[in-house]
Amino acid sequence: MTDALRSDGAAPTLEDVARAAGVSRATVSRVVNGVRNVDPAIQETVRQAVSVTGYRPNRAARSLVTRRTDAVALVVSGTGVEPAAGGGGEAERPGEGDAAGRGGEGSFTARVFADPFFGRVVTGVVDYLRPRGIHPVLMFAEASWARDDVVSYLRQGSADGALIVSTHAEDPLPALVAEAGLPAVLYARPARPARISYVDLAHRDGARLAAEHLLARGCRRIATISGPLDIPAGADRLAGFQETMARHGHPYIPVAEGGFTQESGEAAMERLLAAHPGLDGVFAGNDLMATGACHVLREHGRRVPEDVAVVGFDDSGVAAACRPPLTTVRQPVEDMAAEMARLLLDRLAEPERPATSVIFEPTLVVRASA
Amino acid sequence: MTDALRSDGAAPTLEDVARAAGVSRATVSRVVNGVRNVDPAIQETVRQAVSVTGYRPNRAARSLVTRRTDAVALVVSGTGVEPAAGGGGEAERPGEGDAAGRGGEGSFTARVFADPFFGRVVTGVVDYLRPRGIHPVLMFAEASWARDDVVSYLRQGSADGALIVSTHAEDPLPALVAEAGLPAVLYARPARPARISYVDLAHRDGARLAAEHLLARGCRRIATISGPLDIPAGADRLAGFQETMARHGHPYIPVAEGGFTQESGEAAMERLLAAHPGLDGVFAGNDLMATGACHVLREHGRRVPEDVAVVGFDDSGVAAACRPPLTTVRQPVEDMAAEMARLLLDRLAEPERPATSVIFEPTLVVRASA
DNA sequence: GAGGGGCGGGAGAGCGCTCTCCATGATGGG
DNA sequence: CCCATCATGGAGAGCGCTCTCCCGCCCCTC
Repeated sequence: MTDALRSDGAAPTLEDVARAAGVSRATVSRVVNGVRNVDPAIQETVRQAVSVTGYRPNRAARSLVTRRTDAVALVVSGTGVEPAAGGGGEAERPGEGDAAGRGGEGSFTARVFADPFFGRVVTGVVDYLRPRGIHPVLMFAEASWARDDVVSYLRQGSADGALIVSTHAEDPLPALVAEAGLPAVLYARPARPARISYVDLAHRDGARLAAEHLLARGCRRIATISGPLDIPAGADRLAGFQETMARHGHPYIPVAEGGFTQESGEAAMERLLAAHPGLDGVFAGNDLMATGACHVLREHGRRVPEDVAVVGFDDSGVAAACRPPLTTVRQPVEDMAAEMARLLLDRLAEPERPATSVIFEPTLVVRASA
Repeated sequence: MTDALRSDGAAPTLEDVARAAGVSRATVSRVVNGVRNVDPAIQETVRQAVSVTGYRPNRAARSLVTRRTDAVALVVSGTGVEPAAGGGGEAERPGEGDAAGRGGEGSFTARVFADPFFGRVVTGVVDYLRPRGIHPVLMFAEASWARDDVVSYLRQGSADGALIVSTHAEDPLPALVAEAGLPAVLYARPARPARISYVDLAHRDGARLAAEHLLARGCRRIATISGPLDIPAGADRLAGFQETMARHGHPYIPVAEGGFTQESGEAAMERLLAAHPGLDGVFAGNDLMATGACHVLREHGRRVPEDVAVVGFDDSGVAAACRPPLTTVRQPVEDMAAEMARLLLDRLAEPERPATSVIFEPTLVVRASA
């Protein structure tokens, strides 16, 4: 009962079902899409015919007339994973030949997934979209040609809209998409205000939580490992931390800039320790760097949290998994990603709806490291 | 020059470009697709018209006639992430209401991405597909309804084929897809042979490498933390390990079954240590469990590798990141995923091509833990 | 019992593209 | 110089679906 009954091997079409049910194409379409009233008896006949023929509506044909694809692009733009060192970015090229692709070690995509953050975004998005019958198409936009791909893809009508995870402040994609009037929602506030919805985290508040916790714990010689300062999340967390520390009488805080990776956290911790061997508290801009910091501290004979307290940021999987489990500022990534998807779907349903933003509040998750 | 020149706001069509260039639709199509000879002068005129109008071919319309979407489904099927405990699986339901989605903590997708493995698969696939203009659509098939979704999606012609990461032996998806004659390639050998290509790793060889390394290092009281035994990768690695150990005079090896997660690795290590306090070597079925084992060993006062040597499997990101860095058996996931994509594209190009399989050889990566 | 409204089904016009077929003009060989 | 051959552009038929009309019928009301 799953096989097509057509003489040729082709997939059954509406026409075939209509013939089998003895009704018109329009009626079958109405039954399949559950639109308008159709006589229950006929409905039943049609459903029978559908299952007998094994009919599946052809998505391209449907999209052609409805102008809907029920697909959204899930775009990772800019990196936020690599050290800020590079600055310019835009390194990669199209990579056409057979030599390209393969061994992703250093590729943009590899770096993206090295951070548990993106997995969480995907999880949140997929979990929201799936029950609604929308499929995510994965795209990456780390360079100019890739951004053009994304815009083309959207303008071709291959997807109804885009969910863009854009971390770098100078990322041109949000502006490109906004100008083209394409439906999109960002993760993280765009550098320049644009007519585009976004979700974001109150990074400063999160950093405040970390600072207050460290202070309340009795730490007095506190340093911080910041994320890349060209990434708003990195800069904001640092600013929020400094602000709060200053308000509590610590106007100067040693800072080492990291790149949101564990290795960069290790390197930053080394630098901090060399310059300030007596520190007793560290706030890291994310959990990966906090983990690196813990490793280095332990290697230098410091116990965490007894000698040095460490607070991370994100509450990603590694936070609970590492030893000691990390006290960290939780960023509800899955919820934020789901909200991003919700905003996009709302926008798709009502194109005239004005752009909005939703800012999530971080919370402190106290574990063993501080 | 990016804006449409149509009076209405609609996107420019072939027709518009044809009119602008003073040629027929067919000619524009030929130029756009680079098919057949077209007078260079006319070609130029057409290109001008294309850029003036900002024309983008409508993908749905094109797909409708070519029967190609230039999209492939990237499917994660069954889990392989959760403990084997459950057995049956099939837990989740459709989750329709607004309550569903959200806070992915325990969702299938969340568990999938908790393992760095899937990020590597995505990386390999994307890096191969991207330069070829193919887009991956992310899908999950952890339950019956979700598998039907996948099959429907493919039969609707929404994607040209599927790349299926299927870990569980009893996963019905490979068979479903094979029966339906849908183009697909698997990651991991299907439980029942089917007319379907796949890539896999020589798990037993990898386990042999681990065993020999441990033995060569002088370990004599060796235990192993296996992956879930209902997952071929888990069972094969265990079998390969036991085989090699037996061949070297160790017919009995303590085994604790884990679930490929760090926590399960910790629990397994606790059990092993309780039963065999004197052990001096551990082979874990993957890096996550190896990491968990290291933590537990350290908590029990054992130094790694001085007191107990630990070998992992996979060489995922965590292997290099944890302390001590893990000696592990490398599974070239990115290469394997890329190969999977290559096989699918080959099959798409030549539908009659017989199913093939490619088995990759693991290698030992020696770091500090053993 | 007649008229009007509403409900339910059918016909058919596209959606934007590709591709086959045909027409036309140029080319070349006998 | 004529005709077969080739090269190149145009016309038009769909691909499978949705959706707007339109029409017929039933029921309700006066």
